[in-house]
Amino acid sequence: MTKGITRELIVTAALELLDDQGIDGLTVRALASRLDVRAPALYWHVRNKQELLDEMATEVMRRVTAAFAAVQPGAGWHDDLTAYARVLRAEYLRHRDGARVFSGTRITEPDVVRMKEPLFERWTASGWKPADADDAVDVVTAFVVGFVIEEQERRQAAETDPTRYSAAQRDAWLGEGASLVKEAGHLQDDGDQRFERHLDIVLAGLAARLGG
Amino acid sequence: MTKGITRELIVTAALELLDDQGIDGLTVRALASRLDVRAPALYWHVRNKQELLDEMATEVMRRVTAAFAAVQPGAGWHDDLTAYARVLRAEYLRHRDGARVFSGTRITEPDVVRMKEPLFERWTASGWKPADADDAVDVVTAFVVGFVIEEQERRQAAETDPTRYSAAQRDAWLGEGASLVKEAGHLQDDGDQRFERHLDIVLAGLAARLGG
DNA sequence: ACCTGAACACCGTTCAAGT
DNA sequence: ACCTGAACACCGTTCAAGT
Repeated sequence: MTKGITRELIVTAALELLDDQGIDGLTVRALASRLDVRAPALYWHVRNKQELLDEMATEVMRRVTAAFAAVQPGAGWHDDLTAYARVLRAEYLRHRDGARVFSGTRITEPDVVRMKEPLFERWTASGWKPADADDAVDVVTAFVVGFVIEEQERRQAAETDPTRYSAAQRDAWLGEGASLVKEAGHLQDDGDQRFERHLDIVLAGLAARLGG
Repeated sequence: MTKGITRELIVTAALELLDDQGIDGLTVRALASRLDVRAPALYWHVRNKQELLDEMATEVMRRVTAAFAAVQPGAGWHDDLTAYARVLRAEYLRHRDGARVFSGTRITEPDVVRMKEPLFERWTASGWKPADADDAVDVVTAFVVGFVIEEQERRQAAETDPTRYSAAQRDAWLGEGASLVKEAGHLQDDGDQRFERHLDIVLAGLAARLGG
């Protein structure tokens, strides 16, 4: 009962391995070793490494769905999309290079796509067309993906090369002039505040164009 | 004179190889073969493969800068950011997996960052603070990155598996119910129209929050 | 200064063979 | 049904040696 590996165990272990070792350390052999089997054993459960990556992405999206479902239903599309954006970012941030690795990968689970239905129902009831609802979700998703890719890259670069993102170092690197760019760089904040501010801009655009 | 390889020749050939063979085909040996040398020769010009990828990303961003500089200066931030978004998307689309491969990679060229200065000068002259200008560029960049990642993934999936994105196939895959999700899927357009519509939403948000 | 040949440690994947 | 041992073709990278 407790022995033998399953698809789910493999995917879970793969996500842990990604977080521990990074994308380059996510090798079939290392994953097998973590599961106490030899590499070829994995091929009984998974067609190839690409399928494993797809499964990992689907699992992450399942967690997004679950985390989102656990949130109180909001008063309208604005609340709903705010919660969705925060949950999506949080799940991406949970994994090393999460946004880059898991964005745009095909969802192998219909339920993850079907979760949009209750949202669409509520939003269309309050005046949006289905096409509007679709645009709204996709614009917010695109923004979150792009934001977190940049965010994780910056965070990672700060670890490997701490001087890189120090204000003084950046100014020197930029050379003479570019005073406004430097000033903006000094003011630039990181993390949640910045995310909320940028998300607010995107949602304001949805309100302006689709009504709300 | 005509013999011997240079950093620039390597980067150019690497971009071509990426487009021809995809990211998995972009190997040091294949690249060397394309340049008529053996693999170790590249290590005289480039520290390692990661540095090559950084150089490729920088080159793409240089082309974004150049293409953007060739555009007529707009009447204000709205025109400027529209042109920037279109140019960024166009350069990403030019390369296989361009958005995924080149987004979030560190820019090794100060000039590419310094190009923001004239924009910031004009925008602050019309009322934005430097921090606003920075937010605006970053929100638009995040949106474009996320949009094109999804766009290229969809395009690629459509090539390998044409049934995947057909309406009927998708409906069957989704199963019973989810009628609004299906309806939205049927209406969903691709490409430029969709990009312009979504970009318009983001810019409307900037206008609403930062003034315009 | 610039490039090659040979080698190293390591990949993803296949497959006959084991239980 | 599920896993292993051995093997294959291929990686990125190093380095002594060539010119």
